[in-house]
Amino acid sequence: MGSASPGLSGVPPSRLLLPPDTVLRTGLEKVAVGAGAMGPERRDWSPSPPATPEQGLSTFYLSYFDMLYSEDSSWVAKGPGASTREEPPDEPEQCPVIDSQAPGGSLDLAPGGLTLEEHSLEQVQSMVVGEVLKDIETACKLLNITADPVDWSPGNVQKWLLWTEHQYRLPSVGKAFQELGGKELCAMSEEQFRQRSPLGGDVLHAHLDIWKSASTSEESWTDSEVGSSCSAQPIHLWQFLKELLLKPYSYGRFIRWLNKEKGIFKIEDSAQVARLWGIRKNRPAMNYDKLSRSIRQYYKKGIIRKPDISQRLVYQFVHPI
DNA sequence: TAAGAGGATAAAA
DNA sequence: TTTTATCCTCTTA
Repeated sequence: MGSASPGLSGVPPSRLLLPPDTVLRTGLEKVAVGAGAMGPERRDWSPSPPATPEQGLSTFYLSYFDMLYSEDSSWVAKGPGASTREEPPDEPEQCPVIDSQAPGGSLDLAPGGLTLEEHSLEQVQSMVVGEVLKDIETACKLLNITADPVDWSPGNVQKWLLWTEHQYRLPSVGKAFQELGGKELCAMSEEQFRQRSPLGGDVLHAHLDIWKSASTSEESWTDSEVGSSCSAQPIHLWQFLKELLLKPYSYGRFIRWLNKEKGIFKIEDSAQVARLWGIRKNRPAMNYDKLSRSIRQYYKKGIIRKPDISQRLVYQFVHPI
């Protein structure tokens, strides 16, 4: 990754949807510590709310990427020529977050860098999706509300508004939405949000979009998708893991690629992955101990192995793709 | 304490 | 027969 694509780098961080000190960023901070160049008082961001949940989220996540890249590219993939103030002489082959920092230029930087860029984007996107989902989950617990805004009572809506206003330093708009339940709220257009709250309505609408999208993906990682619908045909564990990895929007919080090209992945939530596997195989007693034993059976078969630099919950497909 | 490694054996397909 | 599930002991971080 020598440089971000024009399309992405062209978007200045000031156009990010969220201010830097958002709860979403708290998740990102876990992986992008030190990317704090944006001052906490920065308020000149101009929201670009996603138009649709589908299109919106990806745009939104890519904006995150842009922010991270713009503010501190040291944690994103760097080309061999990229210089930083401090470069550890012996960087491990596998970065805990993104394994694109391969040593000695094993990171293939094609002149165009497109493949790598897409690769990095995919990784960042996968990671951010997971973090966003985690943060929404945290907010749900904190506020004692469901992840799906449609289910919110007017009281839940008020809680969410208060929390969002607080988190994102928006002007207080609670009264403007006082009588609304989640269903009504979700049915409102961005314009209607603006009418009720000229100052922060559009931002609120964008946040609500994220929640709506997140809950949509959340539905898919419940038992319905993983379970019975696909249980007709037998499936191998390695196939199942790849299935999950292919859907970062749905399962990125449980399992994600560290380096897709090398087939290195990390199980972020071992209990959940085991639970999903148990659902798929109709084995309610499945746990990570058993699942990991099955994974280890793949060692001899040359299907999965531990990466060269072994890390907890990190495995590698011997034959990626 | 959770994860990892691997042996042994049973069960399922 | 192959694959996975289950249970186990021991080691490692």
